[in-house]
Amino acid sequence: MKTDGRLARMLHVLVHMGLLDGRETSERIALMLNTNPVVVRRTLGALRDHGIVESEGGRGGGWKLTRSLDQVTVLDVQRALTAGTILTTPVSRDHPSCPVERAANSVLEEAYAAAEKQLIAKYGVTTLAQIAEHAKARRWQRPRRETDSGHNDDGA
Amino acid sequence: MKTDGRLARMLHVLVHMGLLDGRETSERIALMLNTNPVVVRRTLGALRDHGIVESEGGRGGGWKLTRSLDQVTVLDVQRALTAGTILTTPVSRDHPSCPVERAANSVLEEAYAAAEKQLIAKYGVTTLAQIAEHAKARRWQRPRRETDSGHNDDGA
DNA sequence: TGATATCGTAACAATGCGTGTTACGGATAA
DNA sequence: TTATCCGTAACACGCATTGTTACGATATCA
Ligand code: FES
Ligand code: FES
Repeated sequence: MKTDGRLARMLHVLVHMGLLDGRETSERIALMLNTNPVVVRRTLGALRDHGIVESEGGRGGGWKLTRSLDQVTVLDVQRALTAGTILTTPVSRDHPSCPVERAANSVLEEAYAAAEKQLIAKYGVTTLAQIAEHAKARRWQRPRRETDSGHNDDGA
Repeated sequence: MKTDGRLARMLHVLVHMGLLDGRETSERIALMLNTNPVVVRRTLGALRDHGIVESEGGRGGGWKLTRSLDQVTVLDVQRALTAGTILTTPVSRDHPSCPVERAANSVLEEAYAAAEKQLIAKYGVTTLAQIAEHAKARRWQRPRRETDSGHNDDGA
């Protein structure tokens, strides 16, 4: 499967909006994400349904954060994007009545449950504000030498 | 993407072979996995390349374990199936020069590194023999009431 | 009112990767 | 020589995300 990049993209967009503290249109966001406005609406739509952002139609409309960056965790975004588990346990269902298959599956399920617990723990204590700080710190540590220099760097 | 069921399938097959302690043909294994002999050869071929099983062609040939079940860990099988990381971190590569994207990605990378560490730890200490024991224990705890009763249950 | 800017959504193609299938060649034992 | 088996190439399929086009609804501005 193509890798699911929605979480990373949304973190990027949300921190971007939080730092610039302004309304952004789907079109501008699409340019910064090298994608299509429809994809942006689709994905940000899920966040809107969970109260993380709000959208306004019509001229001058766009997307805006409903809370400050320190009020949103990575876990909040993850939960808004997909219900249920984050990782999909790679079990087999070839022979459901076989005790061996079940034993193998249960080993995998336990391992993945532990792994997902780790993910949730990290996601839960990481706020978007921390990501923003991290980004700013890096900015000073490693100034870009290319034409771009951070936000809206390529103007696109 | 379709879930990757190779690890679970291989664990099932290997434990099956270990318990019955015999040579199995791709055809028989394919039947027990509800799949195709070619898929079996493909996947078991990876394990052969890593010394977990061996194959013999010609009449009377088939697949056989090269070590006993307590000499193979789940991690061994995983490593034989795929090189590199087990989990794929869902990073974005839309704007590689943007510090915010990098910061978001690095959060995800750390979280996934921790999660994968959990997986590897569990995989590394779990042998196929343990899965076999688990299966046998379950067998006694919950005897099947249907026509099948364990290995080769539906004869298919 | 009319023109313009935005979101909302449906519909469908593209993509990636494990899986399923068919086909054929090589090897080994009866 | 025949019956099995593995090895491999080649190609179609399933499925979830992504990308694209099209059209409708809504809000602002001149
Ligand atoms: S934060 Fe604006 S483009 Fe990365
Ligand atoms: S162990 Fe033989 S079919 Fe499950």
